[in-house]
Amino acid sequence: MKILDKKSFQQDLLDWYDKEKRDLPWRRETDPYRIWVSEIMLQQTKVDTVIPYYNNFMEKFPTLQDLADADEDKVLKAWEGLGYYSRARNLHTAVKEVRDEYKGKVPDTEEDIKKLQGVGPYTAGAVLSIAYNVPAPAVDGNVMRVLSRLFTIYDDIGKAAAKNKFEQLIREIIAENRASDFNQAVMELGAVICTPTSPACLLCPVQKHCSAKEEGVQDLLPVKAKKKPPRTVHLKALVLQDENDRFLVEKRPDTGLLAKLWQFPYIEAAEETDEDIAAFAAEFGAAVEEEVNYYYDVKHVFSHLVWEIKVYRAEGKVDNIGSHQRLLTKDELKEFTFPVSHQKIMQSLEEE
DNA sequence: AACCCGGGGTT
DNA sequence: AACCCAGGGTT
Repeated sequence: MKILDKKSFQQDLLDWYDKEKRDLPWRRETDPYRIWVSEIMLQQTKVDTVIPYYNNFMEKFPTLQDLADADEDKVLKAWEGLGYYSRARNLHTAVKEVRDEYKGKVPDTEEDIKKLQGVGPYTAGAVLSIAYNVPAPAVDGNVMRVLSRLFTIYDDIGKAAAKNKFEQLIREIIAENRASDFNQAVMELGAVICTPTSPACLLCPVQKHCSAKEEGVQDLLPVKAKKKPPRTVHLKALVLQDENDRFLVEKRPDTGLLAKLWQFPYIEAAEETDEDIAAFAAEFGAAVEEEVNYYYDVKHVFSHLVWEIKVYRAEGKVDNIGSHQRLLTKDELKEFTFPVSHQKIMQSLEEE
């Protein structure tokens, strides 16, 4: 392995970052709350996807106080389509904690900030370094990829032990007085140069420091165990329209998949027959039983799950709905938060 | 340590 | 179709 010339590496990396860094909305901010929101949104999510959500979120919740005081449903609505909705619920919980227990000031110590809901090792380090210039490691997938190549580390980056090793490495090589820029520079490098496939080594500002490039093994790193393929679940969803052109929807449970989001009612059933969905529709009102018609299919791929949804339409009088269910007009549907899979179902209503 | 939890982009 | 993810919580 190459021995890293730390000072030279830091200078090459930071010089490149100073010159080439992308102009991103949260890089124009110093408010720790805003840095925090951006880091939560950026978990498992690309910059280009996050930007419009971030801008909209800041318009709706400009300060920590605004977010803390907001209704959870409004927060979820601002997160609609971004995925991993526990991020939004945890952020909301944590922001209220900061309002009530820290006088509205985002904690600036590792000990306190890690206590906040949804703030793990990565986000703690990211907020501390970027907002407060604290030399704490912020190790995400990008950083692990860059370091695994820089030092030819063949550990499986999916393992917890590997992450600890990378955090320790960052503590050794971080530019103490420029922690914010250093951490962002490593992530930026991973995002635009040291990419997962076909890294742009010829454009890399720290190529001369890189062990993987010297040995020609950059395409073999990082090492990562393959994930299991997602399992498929067959659903039949019911778009039930009452005599006042309102649609039956329901709120999902408080925990688990897509918690607290709204959806069209569905049953889990793979059979080709329509009897089960007709019986399901009949539960909501005697008048709808004979009008259940197969409409079309929606397929939605999650990271760990595939939904194959057969969508059925029915009309009639709806007089037996539960407390978690509502009848909403087309306009009212827009105010509620739906997972993308059910937005696809809703979209078809516009194409009539 | 293994599993759960979304969604979109790239190749 | 297979691959990639700017992670954290729960069990």
